[in-house]
Amino acid sequence: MTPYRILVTDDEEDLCEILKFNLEAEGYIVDTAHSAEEALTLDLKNYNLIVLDVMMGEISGFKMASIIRGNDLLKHIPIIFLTARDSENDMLTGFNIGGDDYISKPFSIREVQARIKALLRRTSPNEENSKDEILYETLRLDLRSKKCYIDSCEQALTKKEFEILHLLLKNNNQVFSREEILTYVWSDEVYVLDRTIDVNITRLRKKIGIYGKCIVTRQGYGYCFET
Amino acid sequence: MTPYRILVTDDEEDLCEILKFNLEAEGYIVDTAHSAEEALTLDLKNYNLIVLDVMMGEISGFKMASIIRGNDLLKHIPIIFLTARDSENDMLTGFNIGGDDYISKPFSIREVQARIKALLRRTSPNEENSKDEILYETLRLDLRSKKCYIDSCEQALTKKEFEILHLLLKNNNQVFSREEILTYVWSDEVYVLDRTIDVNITRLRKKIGIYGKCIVTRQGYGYCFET
DNA sequence: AATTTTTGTTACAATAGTATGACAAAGATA
DNA sequence: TATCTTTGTCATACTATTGTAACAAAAATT
Repeated sequence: MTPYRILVTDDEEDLCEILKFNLEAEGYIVDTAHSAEEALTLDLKNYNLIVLDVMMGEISGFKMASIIRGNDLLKHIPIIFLTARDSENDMLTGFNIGGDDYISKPFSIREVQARIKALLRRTSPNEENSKDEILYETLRLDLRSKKCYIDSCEQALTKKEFEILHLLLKNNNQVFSREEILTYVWSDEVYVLDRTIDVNITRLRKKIGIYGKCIVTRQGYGYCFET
Repeated sequence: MTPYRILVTDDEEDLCEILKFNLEAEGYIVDTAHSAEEALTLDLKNYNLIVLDVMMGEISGFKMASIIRGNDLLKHIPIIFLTARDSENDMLTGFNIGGDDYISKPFSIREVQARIKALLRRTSPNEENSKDEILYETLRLDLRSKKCYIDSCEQALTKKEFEILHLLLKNNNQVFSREEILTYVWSDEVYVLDRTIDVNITRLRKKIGIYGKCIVTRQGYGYCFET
């Protein structure tokens, strides 16, 4: 079982360290950022949960949450707000933006731990991600073995091909730009031309036979798996 | 869309009524029970969320939560604890049993509403969240697939056409100057004549049939989608 | 009504976007 | 190391989309 990754974003460095220490003791992998700007340079899609201080430098925690909720690849990530102010309006704002929990300072570390655990129990592997396969007609993606089957016959896909298909199929009928596909399928450090995606799409289409037609090109937009 | 059903279990009848009243105002269907024993006579699997007072008669809220979590048919139902005691140990117990949230009395109704909403958003994902579309009579723009439908029939639009229509429809009855349309639809670096918009408007009007008439020219101002 | 301004339409050209084969580089495996 | 697989890049052909010019039509102005 791969451990949960948590991002803690707070301008108080001491607080970040305390949280990091205590959460790592629980078995999580914890990264910290001291401003929203810094956090946004990270590969947010890697995190299972994001802790956000409400009051931070230029970009507030609320603003950052809006950015996350506005991004299709990130919108599902649970967010917990931390705040020094104990105002009801603030709290309601936090929930309205799409926050999952809201904790006022000073808080007990144990409370934060408990709330994080409860939220992860809800959001991560248990229910939603426990889907270990994606089905569309006779096309089946086994997410555990990373294999693709058509009519129960395995169609060998390479890693990139599998991940592109996974992204498109999981969000069928949604158009993904080349840039989005790049951020999802390729790691951050690697820079490849977006034409590379065309080539991979071509290869993928060939391998999945009749379902190749389902991956449609939306000129000017990108690609989409249409059902 | 079938509404969410919530069960409120608390031995204070007044409190139950206040919660029932305010939650029903939000569109939920709310049942109340005044003891765990009473709650257990109900068909719990019908509820999308259960609110439990910790301190109640014979069977405590914690005990009842354990029963729910121990039943395969019920274990997925989100639970929010209410408590008069503001003790950290109690709270940790609540989360450990498998509670999803824990609210200390006295609480604000708005906070309870917000937390219930946030939890339901997580646990009972409705289609509404993923449905990004703009509707006007039988004209429908699907923003995820970037497709335009009239009477459920797709009308193929090019990217520019789609984006112009999107802008106008989203802000219907507002006039947009050619310059405004240019800044919204065209990227910054590109410089095109504003007559280009006329041409695109023409093409768009043709493609969207009867709705073509809704895109009206406001001479001297620009274009507007009138409803 | 005549003139000027603004907008609509068409046809065509220019451009941007895409598919694909071939090859090379990088990585994995034996 | 040798071999095979995966992946990225390039070159090229091809296509859809888009921009522009030219002119017609409509609206506004005189």
